[in-house]
Amino acid sequence: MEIGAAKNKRLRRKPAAPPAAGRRGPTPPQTTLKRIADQLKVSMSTVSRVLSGQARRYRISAPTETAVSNLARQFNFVPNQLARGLRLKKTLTIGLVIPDVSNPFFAGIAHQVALGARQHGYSILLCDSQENLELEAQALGLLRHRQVEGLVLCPVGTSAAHLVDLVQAHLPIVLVDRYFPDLSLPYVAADNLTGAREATELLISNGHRCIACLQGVRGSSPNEFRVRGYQQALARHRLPVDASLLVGDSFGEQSGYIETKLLLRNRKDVTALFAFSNLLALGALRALAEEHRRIPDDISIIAFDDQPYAAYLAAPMTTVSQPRSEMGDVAVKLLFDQIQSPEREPTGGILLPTSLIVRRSVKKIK
Amino acid sequence: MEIGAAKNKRLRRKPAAPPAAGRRGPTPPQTTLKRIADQLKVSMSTVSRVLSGQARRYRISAPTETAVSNLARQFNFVPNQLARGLRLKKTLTIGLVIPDVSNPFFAGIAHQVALGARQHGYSILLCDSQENLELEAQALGLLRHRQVEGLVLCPVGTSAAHLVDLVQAHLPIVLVDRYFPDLSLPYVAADNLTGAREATELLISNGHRCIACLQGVRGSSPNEFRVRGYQQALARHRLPVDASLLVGDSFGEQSGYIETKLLLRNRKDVTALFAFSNLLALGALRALAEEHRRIPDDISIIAFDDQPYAAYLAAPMTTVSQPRSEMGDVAVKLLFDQIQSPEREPTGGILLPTSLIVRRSVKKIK
DNA sequence: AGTGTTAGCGCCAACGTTTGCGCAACACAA
DNA sequence: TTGTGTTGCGCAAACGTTGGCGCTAACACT
Repeated sequence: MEIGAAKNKRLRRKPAAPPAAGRRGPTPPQTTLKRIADQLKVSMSTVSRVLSGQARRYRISAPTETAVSNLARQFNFVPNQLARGLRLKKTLTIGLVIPDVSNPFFAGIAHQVALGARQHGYSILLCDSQENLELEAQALGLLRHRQVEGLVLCPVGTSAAHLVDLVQAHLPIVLVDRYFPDLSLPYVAADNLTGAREATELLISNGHRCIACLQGVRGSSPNEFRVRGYQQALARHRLPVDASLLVGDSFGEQSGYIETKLLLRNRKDVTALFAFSNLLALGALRALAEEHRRIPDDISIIAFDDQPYAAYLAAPMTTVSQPRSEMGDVAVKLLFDQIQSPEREPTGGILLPTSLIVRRSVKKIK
Repeated sequence: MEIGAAKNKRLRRKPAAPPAAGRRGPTPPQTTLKRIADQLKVSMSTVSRVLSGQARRYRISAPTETAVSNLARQFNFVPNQLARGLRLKKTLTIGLVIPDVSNPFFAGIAHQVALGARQHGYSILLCDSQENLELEAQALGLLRHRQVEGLVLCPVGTSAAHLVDLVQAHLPIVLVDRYFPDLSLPYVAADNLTGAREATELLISNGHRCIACLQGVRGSSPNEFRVRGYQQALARHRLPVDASLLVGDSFGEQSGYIETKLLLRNRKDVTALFAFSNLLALGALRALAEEHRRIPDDISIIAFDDQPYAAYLAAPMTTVSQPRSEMGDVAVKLLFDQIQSPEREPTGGILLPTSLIVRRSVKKIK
């Protein structure tokens, strides 16, 4: 008896009318291969093959082909990529994890990654980790659930513990900007060391001896290399390295503001500021304005990461420009390299040159 | 206990070891419900129910539950969201289509949308339409294939033809920034009319009579409303409207540069510039610098869309600030409102107030 | 008439999950 | 013994696609 009931239930089928757009039904049932197939009295396979452009390969006759594609168009058929992905084990999706999309630096990278992905026919799942390690880890988990085929990650922190799962699962990954020297993951970053060294040397050659650094997050690779570059420059010129000139530990605007304020109060001997990010520079600008210090007369400044507006500032700012777009570009290349040939051992890292853009925020002193 | 025995038995037949990371196999087969179920001699249903936190509801015994969740952890089980989405007809994904992520304005919106989506447990598929209508249309198609449950769209153009399919399919949509007054789609935008009027009035009250507008793409709603605001202000003060003062037709930097150059050459009577976007302002700045015009002494300028650096420019720029984050925020709200109650007729549009930030790029004349 | 070839398509089993039913098995009261 | 609950779980059917395999005609050769 129950069996009979079940059977009936199973047999209950909809009369499958074409999705007449007349009524505003709750949800117009999706057009599927099956619906088209039934309508045309052919099999789903046939429909599938026509609609995936395989008609030729499977020798579907011209009449059938046109019939199918016409009906598909008429029904406004949209293949379900979930089903497709499930069957094919291919999602054509990559994950992009970024600390803050609204930061122009990361936005630039994101932009380029988006373009590159599209060119390869891939879509992007975007996650904003808000400079927060935990959110980043969550995002990575989420992306795995969603079967992304690859990952472009701008890690927020200094820890890579949450990455081991992923690399064990052989998920193609590319790190951008920040990376982990001890983890042999492919990465692309700016040549922070050279960039910072050149910037510092510019300062030194302009007579500056007491140069403060507005750091970003300590332990992160960009920060460490920039510090090292700074120190190398000092060393080359036999200048002492004063650890107390290395202040701050976030790339954010707040930090730039506060640390500059502090510096202005406590270290009257500082003649130049080296801001390790555009946000830090912005904070410094704010502090400087508040304290009525003029650039470059009262204090010189160089910032990492160029900005469009840098040239039109009250004191056009000398900056270390990073090739954002190229970074995004290379990241995509490295990623698809891995995706397309998974057997090959992933490449090492790539360092892209920075360029020092000299404007007028550095004063020659002495 | 029985479970343990079963396990042993099972293991003797098929030594399916946990995904030992010892070897670098071609692709470690994904851990699935089935694998766990087989190993434990229970059914997939049970595993599914435990792993989706439904153990209680289905009265799974405590031993079974812990056994399942332990093994899942051990195997590093990751549920396949494609399969899940297919079954549940729920992808927990929304699409975000943006003309250019690297534009700070859109980046700000994207950022906020990303946050909002995450809070609702949704992921974002990001598409960059590159200010190109065709790419935008492609992106929309793609997102449909991928069964997104909703769409946040910053349309590039003035045409909405490619949207009709989507609204017919009852796909929840929110338009941001640019919208189509004749299409009754929910949108959120800045109150461009008022913003532009206020800006223009500031100019007028400072004695300016010949004010040129650097327009964005004509026919787009922000542009049209800004023009209208500009004209309203002129009208209120009984000033003539000179159509030849409305130049350009792109929001890009190039356009700002070129049109400013032209203006400088052909219209010596212009005393003030009203740039309809930050990029346009940037272009104007470049042109002005090249021509050695000083702001505000030689020419005044106001720009739509505030920038962090605006305050520190050679001439701190007076701007019409748009509440980017709030726009993103509201967009998400409107979208999830639709997603969560599909029966309700979508809301109309929401206009967010702009604020005029007066700095020093406007000179009092006469 | 018998055999081979080819064109044109259908069958069916996946892919990994979820869930409505329903079935044993046991407990306990009557 | 029968009846009535409860506990704990399994069956199997979806969800929409795809592709290997194989089937049936029809036609072409001997």
